[in-house]
Amino acid sequence: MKLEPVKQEFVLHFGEMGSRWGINRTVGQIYALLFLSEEPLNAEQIVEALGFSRSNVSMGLKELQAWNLVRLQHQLGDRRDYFTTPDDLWEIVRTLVEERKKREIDPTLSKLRGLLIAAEDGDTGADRALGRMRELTELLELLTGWYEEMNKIPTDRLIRLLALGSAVQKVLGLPERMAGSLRGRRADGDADPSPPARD
Amino acid sequence: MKLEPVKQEFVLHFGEMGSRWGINRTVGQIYALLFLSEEPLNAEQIVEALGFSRSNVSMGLKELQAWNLVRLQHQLGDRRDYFTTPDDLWEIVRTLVEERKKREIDPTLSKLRGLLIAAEDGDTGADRALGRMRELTELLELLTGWYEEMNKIPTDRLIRLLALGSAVQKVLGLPERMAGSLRGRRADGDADPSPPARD
DNA sequence: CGATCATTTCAGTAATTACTGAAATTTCGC
DNA sequence: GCGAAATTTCAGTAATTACTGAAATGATCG
Repeated sequence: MKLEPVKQEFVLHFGEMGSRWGINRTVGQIYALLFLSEEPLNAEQIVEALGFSRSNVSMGLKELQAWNLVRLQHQLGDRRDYFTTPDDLWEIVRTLVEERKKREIDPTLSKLRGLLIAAEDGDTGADRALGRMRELTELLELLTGWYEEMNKIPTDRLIRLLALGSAVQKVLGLPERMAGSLRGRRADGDADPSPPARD
Repeated sequence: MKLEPVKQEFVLHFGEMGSRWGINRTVGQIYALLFLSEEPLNAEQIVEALGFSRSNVSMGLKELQAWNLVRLQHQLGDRRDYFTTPDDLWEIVRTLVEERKKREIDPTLSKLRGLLIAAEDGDTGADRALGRMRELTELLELLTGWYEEMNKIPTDRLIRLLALGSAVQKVLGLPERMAGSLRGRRADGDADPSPPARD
């Protein structure tokens, strides 16, 4: 790997973190390299920079494409594939969150819904396990509904909202149950998300 | 595994999902079992229910404890360790987020800060790689700062905020730059999180 | 303290996942 | 269509991670 030391450390760090992020070393390093790169890179350049086999790079790029984390483009008069990451970091964050949700939450939510429907014959809720599964489903629905709503907000507004932090609720004076009038449609129908919740 | 079919499916699902969540099958199944269980379970009971070796269960429980996802308690006149998950699902979510942040974000943020300090000798920001690293650092700081703020909000309020979804910004009329007066202290000092952001 | 029960450690092995090189496939100019 | 360049596939192997059983350690009671 013949990179400037700072770049190199960054790339290696992303490689090591890869496993915690649910990707592998190769993929992490490739992504980091593309992220820092001045201009788009082709597979051969990645091989040179990182020292992986050509086929490994190919697989890594495929995985990054499956994650939507990488853009494919072409240069005039050159038929090789060149890859970049989006310039806009917020776009990257959105993609990351979306894809992780898709892989880590959605399947569980489907499974839970399926199980609950299957189990809901003559069940009055006495059983703890079913109760917990119902609770979990509601919680996941609330969170994914919230996520979908937030995801509609354009980036500049989102940034300002984030910068507000917890001041949001102070400003809104949220202590009183002001729900009714505001509570927009939730993404997904049934179950009321707000539990008894006595103040 | 001698569990009711619904429980069993839930447990198996958590096992399979384990790898996507950065834990392994054993740990996922143990957690799911405890999550559904009427009363606390000891290691032997887990072995019986799931069919793993005693030592594997021991390791799994240790990992769950490292994640703070499991509580240890004792019964009178019984010296074995019994384990539960918290009754409050929101507590679980908070733990999960906290621990993932600790493992997946914090190390990268430290690394980035270190690299930037090391690199910032006579650098005027012309270099793309450093610029991107700076951008990424700011973004992570904004996100973690926001997270720390949100984490202070008590659960009942948090639930109401989540139910509001994107209505929050409509209510606040956020389009105008209203920052100054509201922007509470950020958790972490230096770097101003709001980038140029021209409308 | 010594016996018993509970938990942990750890070296060995099994299972999974990552990586490679060679061969196959695709792409595209001629 | 043919050949050269680029990419992908895949079977084999390397590396990593998960799991087990046996032995060691720790805890509690008499």
